[in-house]
Amino acid sequence: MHIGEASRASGLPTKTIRYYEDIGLVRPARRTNGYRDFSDQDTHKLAFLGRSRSLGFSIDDCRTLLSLYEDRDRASSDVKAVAAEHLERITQKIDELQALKFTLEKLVTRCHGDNRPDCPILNDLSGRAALSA
Amino acid sequence: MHIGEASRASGLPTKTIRYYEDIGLVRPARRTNGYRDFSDQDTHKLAFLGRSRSLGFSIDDCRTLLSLYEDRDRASSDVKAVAAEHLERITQKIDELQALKFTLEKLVTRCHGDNRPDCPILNDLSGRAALSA
DNA sequence: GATAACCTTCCAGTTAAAGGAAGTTTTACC
DNA sequence: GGTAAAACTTCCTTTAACTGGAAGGTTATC
Repeated sequence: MHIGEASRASGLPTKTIRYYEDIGLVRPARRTNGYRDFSDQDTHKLAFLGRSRSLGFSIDDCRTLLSLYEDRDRASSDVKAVAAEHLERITQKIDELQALKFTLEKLVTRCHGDNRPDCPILNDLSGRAALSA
Repeated sequence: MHIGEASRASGLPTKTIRYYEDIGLVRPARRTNGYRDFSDQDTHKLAFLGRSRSLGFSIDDCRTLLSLYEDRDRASSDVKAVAAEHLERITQKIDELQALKFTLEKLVTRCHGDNRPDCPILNDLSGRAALSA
């Protein structure tokens, strides 16, 4: 099938599909006119990539997952390791963001937000006041 | 002062400081030999930028905050608006990541992670199984 | 034969810097 | 005065994962 059809089947933009071919994630056949010709397996792979990416796996992770997916003999522990590592990164990111959120909430709450120019947020950013108070 | 000194005073790498000059966030004076010459106000501004960035404000946010910071007459509500918007983005990001975490945790838990090739994670990514179960 | 829809490649831009090359200036030391 | 090291300069490239657009070829329809 053409790239447009593969796009509809996989849910990925054509731009993204071409990019994935560029970096070697898929290798669709070519017709004599130069058009890409996607098999069902190709679009299946694209959908796999789409789902993996939407779960936040990096392209590098996706490459690994895809090769594991295509290796009928791999141990499930290999896959689990990739996912567990990703999970840890996510957990860490959440922790960071929550700390940020806590700090910002404090600042925003303390700012009266009216027409007066005095602002605790800027005071804090400028280093003139400690946040701890 | 020289860029090295400004770097130590502000906590930003010299590369970052030059970059910030490039994009117009600071405009240090120049000596006759071409070296940048930072005033205390410049380094103060750099430190302001460092703190803002470390709170996750984008460069564009920083540009706004900096101009608000330098405008002695601005209303604190203007600043609060920028911070509140940022806070909302952070909250949203946290929500997204927590949803991801939930999904991934489910997958990882369900994968037995041994030497057998069958793996619920890949099954899910391939679209062959619903996660809901 | 014209037009639209689809396809192709290639180049530039996005974020926020970091890394490195090549060359100049200043500083330190003998 | 010589020289070596440190600090400075500009410019170019790379990162992640695409997205947008230009310029042009192909196919289907009217």
